[in-house]
Amino acid sequence: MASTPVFQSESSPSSDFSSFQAAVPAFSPLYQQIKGLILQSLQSGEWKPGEAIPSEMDLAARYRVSQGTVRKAIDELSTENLLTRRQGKGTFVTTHAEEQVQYRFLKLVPDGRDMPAQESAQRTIIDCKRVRAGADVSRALRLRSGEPVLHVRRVLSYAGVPTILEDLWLPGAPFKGLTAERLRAHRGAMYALFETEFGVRMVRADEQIRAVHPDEEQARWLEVSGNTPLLSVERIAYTYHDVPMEWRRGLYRTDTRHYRNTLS
Amino acid sequence: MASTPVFQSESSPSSDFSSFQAAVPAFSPLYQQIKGLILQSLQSGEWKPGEAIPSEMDLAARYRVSQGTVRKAIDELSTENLLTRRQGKGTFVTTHAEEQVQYRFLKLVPDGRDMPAQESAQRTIIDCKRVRAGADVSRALRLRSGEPVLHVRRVLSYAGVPTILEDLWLPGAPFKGLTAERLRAHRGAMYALFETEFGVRMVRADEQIRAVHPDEEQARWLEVSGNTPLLSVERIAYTYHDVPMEWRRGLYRTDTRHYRNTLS
DNA sequence: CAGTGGTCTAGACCACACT
DNA sequence: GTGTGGTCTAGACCACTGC
Repeated sequence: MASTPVFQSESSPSSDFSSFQAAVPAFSPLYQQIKGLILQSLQSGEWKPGEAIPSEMDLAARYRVSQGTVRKAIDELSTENLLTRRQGKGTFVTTHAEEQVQYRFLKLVPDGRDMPAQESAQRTIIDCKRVRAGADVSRALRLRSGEPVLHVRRVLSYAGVPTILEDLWLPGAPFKGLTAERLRAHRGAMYALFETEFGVRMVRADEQIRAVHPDEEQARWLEVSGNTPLLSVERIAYTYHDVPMEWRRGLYRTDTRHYRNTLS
Repeated sequence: MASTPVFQSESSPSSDFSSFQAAVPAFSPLYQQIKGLILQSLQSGEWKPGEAIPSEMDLAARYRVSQGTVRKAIDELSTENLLTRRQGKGTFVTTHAEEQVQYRFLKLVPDGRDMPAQESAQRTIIDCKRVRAGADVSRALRLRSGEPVLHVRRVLSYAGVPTILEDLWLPGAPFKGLTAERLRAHRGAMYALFETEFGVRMVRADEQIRAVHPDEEQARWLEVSGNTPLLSVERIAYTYHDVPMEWRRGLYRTDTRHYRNTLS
């Protein structure tokens, strides 16, 4: 029972130069602090993906705040998809396994229907080898150039049609021991394997999308001509605290599918 | 002072066949009802884009609920970008005019820098004419095939480089009187003009993205070869209550820019 | 200074899931 | 029934804005 003291900011001594200071908030609501403490417990693995966290009342007692304050903290973590509330059951750590959609971050959907049962993809691991980080990889993963990374290449096919060719790079240290065999043996999403086998939870990702032509080898894997326009989807996936843990480049065929996005 | 009665669901009489009934919620929280009432006032134009709505206390009195309930309703409308809260000032109807980013729904950003000051685009209205809705347009806008719609074509250029070619279709009735001249005369985002001149607020949009080659005419406007891969971005923009009010197809050059998206 | 949204509390009650 | 999250209330106080 970690009785964690929570600090409420006292009156902040303001200097005569206050108008010159950077616009530093210098005020953190209680629920934000609670949110930070919950985040710590998530990161430390005290509560694991798929598990329930303590009830709101328990957390309120633990942090010595009211239930409403805990609630607001959980609310934000819930809208950020770090936690999942289930009425009557509890609040759970969001996981990439046991998910309704098999690939939470994959936005390529079949043309026509709106959001149907996604037919499952056949996965083919082409390669998984240790390499040294090049310029772009090291920049994306915030490593030094030349540090060891894992490079995975795979193809996703739908109904026998190769549709997605993905190259992905992972920092070597957290993913020590990852091999093509383990990737092939695993059923389910790759991010689920990262969670269970390596304790790495992908929490957020940024994507950059362009239209490109494939090179010769890419064209072979996707069984298209070198003149076929394809989506290039570059993704940096982050774990807690915005630490990048994967750099990925996908080539998507969009002859029978499209990348779907909602703006608001 | 519209004293609006708010209904709290009484005990719902359950039938012996309840297990066979569709999973109808049959329970609407108070704050959801308040949210609906606020939405009505927004739609009816009682509060116009950019204006402040009544304070939380005033709304609480008007709807005869507590401030906290109004707050929760506004919270949701705020996360949906229909309202914008400004501490100390009030809650305002979100508008496409007077916005920090000139184009709220445009996700094409320059390569390299992360989120810099977006240099402004030069807009060239190519055409604006009345046509009859074809199959795809009528489906997207939920009109009957052959109904009159407006077709606008324009080019956006950055630093003199034509980068985006857009075709957009608008339902004829709400946009009666829209001409190329009015489009050309207007400074600022097109959606801002739609708000001020036609009372149509775009609230949400869905996009479908593919990689394509341009046809000859498109290639000329974008000053690229017919063999250049381009992003095709089809968008349906909705006003209140998910009513579609625009169908748009953009062709994006992605040689120095990319479509950016965040997943979570 | 008054008025606004933002935070925090405490307590009551409701809807849902499991047992 | 018990325990969970979900709703609703009432009141206090804090932070920000503008007069």
